[in-house]
Amino acid sequence: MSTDNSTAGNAPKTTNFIHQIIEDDLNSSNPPAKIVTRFPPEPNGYLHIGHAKSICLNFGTAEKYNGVCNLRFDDTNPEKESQEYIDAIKKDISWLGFEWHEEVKYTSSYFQQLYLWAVHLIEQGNAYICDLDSEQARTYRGDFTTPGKNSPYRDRSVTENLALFARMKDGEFAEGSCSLRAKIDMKSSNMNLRDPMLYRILNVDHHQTGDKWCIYPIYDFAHGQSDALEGITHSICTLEFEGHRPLYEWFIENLPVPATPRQYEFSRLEINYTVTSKRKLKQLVDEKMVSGWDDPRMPTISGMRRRGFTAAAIRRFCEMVGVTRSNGVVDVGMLESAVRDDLEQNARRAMCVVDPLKVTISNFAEDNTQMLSLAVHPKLPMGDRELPFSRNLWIEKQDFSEDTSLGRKKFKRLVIGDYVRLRGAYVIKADSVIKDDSGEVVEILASLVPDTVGANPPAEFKPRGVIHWVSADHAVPCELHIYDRLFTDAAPDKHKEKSFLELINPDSLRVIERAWAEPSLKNAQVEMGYQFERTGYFVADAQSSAAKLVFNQTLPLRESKAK
RNA sequence: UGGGGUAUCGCCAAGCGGUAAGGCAACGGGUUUUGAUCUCGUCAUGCGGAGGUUCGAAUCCUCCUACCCCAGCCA
Repeated sequence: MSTDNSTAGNAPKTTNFIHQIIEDDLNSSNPPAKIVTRFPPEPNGYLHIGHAKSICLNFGTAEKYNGVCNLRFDDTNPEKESQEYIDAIKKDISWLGFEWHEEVKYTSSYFQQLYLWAVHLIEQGNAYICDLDSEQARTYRGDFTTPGKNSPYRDRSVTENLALFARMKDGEFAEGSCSLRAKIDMKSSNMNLRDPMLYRILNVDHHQTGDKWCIYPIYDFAHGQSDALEGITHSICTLEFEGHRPLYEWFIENLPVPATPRQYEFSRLEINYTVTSKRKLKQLVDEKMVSGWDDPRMPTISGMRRRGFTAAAIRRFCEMVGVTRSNGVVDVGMLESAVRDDLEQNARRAMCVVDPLKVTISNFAEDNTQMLSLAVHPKLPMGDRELPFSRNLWIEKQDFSEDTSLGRKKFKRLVIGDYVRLRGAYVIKADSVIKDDSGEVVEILASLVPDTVGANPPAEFKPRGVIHWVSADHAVPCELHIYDRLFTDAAPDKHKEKSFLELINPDSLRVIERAWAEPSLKNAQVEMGYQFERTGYFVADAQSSAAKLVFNQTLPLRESKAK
């Protein structure tokens, strides 16, 4: 065993204010027996990079403190949810490398208990059936500066409320005709406490419970109690729920729940040049601006996976950005850096010529093929790959210039009369060019310097640089998808006058129909990442096959000026 | 506008009264059969602003300012 890749190590080494709280709890006089967290997605869309941060925080925290983390689908709004999303979310979490505790949980499996607790609230005089419609309710609610007014239905008797709630549950009322509300304080400065709604009527089937219910609990009434039922110790959510915390606690205090979870908030992840909002991502999909939720340009986990980002890189990125309560926008370059860092260390190497220019090696026999052996990885013991060398080669058009005045440091590639190293093969010299009628160079006639495979030539033949190549007689054709950021604007969804849809980068996808890959690339498996040397990181697309190779560019190689 | 939050380098972020970590980016040098990687170095007399307490303040107090969240029968 040699020192090899070390992207492993799942438990985060980082710390943050949530960890500090947990450590304080653990060191308190009444420490929790076990830390229990949960990741609670609503199955109404695919997971994105922002969710990845939450997943890493929740699962990572549980792991760090030898606790467990539940996966619970917060499925209280059947109108927008579906099984497709549930399946995709489970796959993404597993792919990221996390395992949820026990079986998958669903808020919908607590509907009966939640219903009983609603009855309990009514019995205690803490909830009532309100016949105000949504518009009227809004008027009664008041606004930031105006206190709300009590609903005219606020003082119905317990008996009447109980009867009404039962009939509500039995489907006797039309959608929107009435709702169950908590009786708290219509004058509270916290709008969430102005008699918030607990249950609404929704005459739709639920993906998990079918037609069993026609009343569904609202988030506030479901979330905290579900946490309590699962024995969650630390319920970690994003900042916009901060104002809901008093309500979260009100339910925990006023209901005979089996545990007392606490809610903590952190700021959500934002990245420039993209959007991280399920609603907006869904819009991109619905309006066909991208090929789907897993389009490689999407900041979704499935999109990034198809793009060639690795789970380790995404996890590393989440560690890099940290967890705080201050809003910020992370530079997408940080994500890219994490991806390059992982791929540099772990991706197999190969050569692929994107924009081919023919090179004929005049002093190499037409019928000869020389097999060369190249390391799959320059530093890791990942074995070798066989590479055929012949008289007819493809090199990159960009790697040749007719301008012989270019300095050797300025242009480390091929020019007439000078030498260049063909990566893993010979040093060659460009002797002359052949042009077509329009004056464009269509072929280079070159000669190789003997005995320079794996050996440096005498000083007078010192190559200007190293370029990649493939044998035209053996190369396999492939299609390349070159991606650029989806938006031209750093903050596409922050414009008052303009929709983010108008700021889509028209060049975010460039298709190169025919590039030439070295033969070993025929074995590329879906999701297998490569570094095409001197070009970038690529991954075999989900639709790639031996019959038609398709690679997605994950990211180009970093480039230091002068090129 | 009432309430709740947040302000430390271009970006993210440590710091928890003892004299500003780290990462990303950027900029210089070295190595290199990938202009990649690697490596060495530079990068906040300053912590939103103004006062104050203290021997000493990014950290405590006061007053400002900016930005974010809340007025869904969404989560």
